[in-house]
Amino acid sequence: MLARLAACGIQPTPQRIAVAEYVLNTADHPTADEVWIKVRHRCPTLSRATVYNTLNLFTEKGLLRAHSLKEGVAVFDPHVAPHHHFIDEETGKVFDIPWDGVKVTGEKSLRGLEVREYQVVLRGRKRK
Amino acid sequence: MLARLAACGIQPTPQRIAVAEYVLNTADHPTADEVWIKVRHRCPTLSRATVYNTLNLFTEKGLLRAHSLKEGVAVFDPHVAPHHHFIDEETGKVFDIPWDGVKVTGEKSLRGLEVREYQVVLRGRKRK
DNA sequence: GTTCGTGCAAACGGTTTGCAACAAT
DNA sequence: ATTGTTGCAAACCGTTTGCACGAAC
Repeated sequence: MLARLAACGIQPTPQRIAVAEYVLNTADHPTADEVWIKVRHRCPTLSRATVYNTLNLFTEKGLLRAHSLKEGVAVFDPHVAPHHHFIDEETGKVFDIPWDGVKVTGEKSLRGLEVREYQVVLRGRKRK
Repeated sequence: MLARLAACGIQPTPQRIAVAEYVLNTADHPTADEVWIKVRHRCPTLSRATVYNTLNLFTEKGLLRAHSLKEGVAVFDPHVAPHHHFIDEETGKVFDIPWDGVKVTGEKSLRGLEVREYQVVLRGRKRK
């Protein structure tokens, strides 16, 4: 973990390490506040501002991606390779769909548009 | 326009008519504030609160759909039938992609997920 | 005169920022 | 000493809400 931060030119402070240990290893798609709540246990001095700063730093450095999948909040995802998302409409939870889980065709034929990236956003119900 | 509002059980006030005439006939995907700025010219007494109330009302009644395609703001789209979206990364502008513009396959084979709707969100550059 | 819609301003929730204290080099 | 990071609080921005006024039935 220290090595990963160092590789991105991120100075490893205790707060950043604590945030990294949670957010780089979760499939929860947490919001910034959820990160704060989760990590505060292990690092009681952690402030909200530092969480936001850290998440933005990680995003700039390519360790995370921020997605606007819910109204009004950003969710963070350590899964930075291309993939799709499923949102459970009952719980609001976000799930990753592997790139090969669905197939998109025809995006290269869109006239006048240079598509750099795309993703499918699916909504529905997750069966228990 | 009056007929459309009436058909949805919406009492046609001057403010609502002014908002409707713009937002139900645009391909701009405006934010609430952009609606306010655009419509204020024709209806100077229009307040921000009424714009938000009206857009939410129209959305409840199915005249509009709200999308979270940009960080932190909702954009409104009178195109309520299923379609996809392209976001110009330079300008932030949102463009509709017709449903048949790209094809998605395999979404019915996702185990454990009842997909109710989906859309492709594409990002890139629009050629001039 | 009750109901509904409006405008204003205040409140709200997520996020950013200014700043003083502090740690590390 | 300089540089960079933190915590706190205040500011900020998009949005919602409380409330009193006003229009329509």
